[in-house]
Amino acid sequence: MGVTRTREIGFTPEAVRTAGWGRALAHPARVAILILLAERRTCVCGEIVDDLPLAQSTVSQHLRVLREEGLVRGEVDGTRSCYCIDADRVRAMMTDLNRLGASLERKAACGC
Amino acid sequence: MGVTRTREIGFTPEAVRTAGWGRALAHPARVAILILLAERRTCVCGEIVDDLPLAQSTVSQHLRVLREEGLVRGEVDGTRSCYCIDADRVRAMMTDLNRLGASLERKAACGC
DNA sequence: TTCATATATCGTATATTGACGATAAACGAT
DNA sequence: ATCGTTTATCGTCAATATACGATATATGAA
Repeated sequence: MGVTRTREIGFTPEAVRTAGWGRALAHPARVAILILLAERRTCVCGEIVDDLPLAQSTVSQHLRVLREEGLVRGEVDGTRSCYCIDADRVRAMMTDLNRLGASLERKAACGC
Repeated sequence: MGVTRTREIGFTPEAVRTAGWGRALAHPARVAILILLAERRTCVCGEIVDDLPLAQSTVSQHLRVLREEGLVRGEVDGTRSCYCIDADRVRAMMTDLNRLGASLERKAACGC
């Protein structure tokens, strides 16, 4: 974004990792996709497109972000693609986020 | 973003709200700021700038995003600004995120 | 009042994101 | 082999995000 790529340098690995989870969740479409994948239990593929107010290529882009951040795995199944939530990564995400939340809540007392 | 502003239309309020939390956490600098504010207990002001590899104006921008998403409150205190973590909003965030995580983990079984 | 300090905002440049249509690639069916 | 279907990727455009320096504003100190 800016002149130099400071986005990942000078920060702790925890902050960078947490920011990755944040990035994954930072768009309503991606949250909706995760919920949809979870609710259908089975790996819906193009059905996601039908449920979202977005073009197929846009949904594919959002799926790619979710894949990059590890929350979702995709497998080819014939002409279709089968997307699943990666439960391990979801747990890892919740561990990181809860750790952050806990330390923020614990010490949030403010004197001003 | 695209031609039309579909970012917040056609999605559930929960998805939009969760995406807001995601946006707040989507940059390592903002995560670092939150941790810093929590660890110092007191409201550090420009000290944040000294602890981050970013210019003062950039830190100010990140603080604004955190304010917009409600995680942080700022008060003027003389020439300084006093930023505090809003514990209530942090709790609200964690409630939303944990609700999401729970439903994802609970139903993450995948047949493919 | 004048000066120094602290911070928010402005202006600007660049990178990334998000959106779409079009196309490519892979597969199943005919 | 050809056609239709599904999905990923490409090309492109607009909007947003990120970064910085410069500047405006407000306050406290001298």
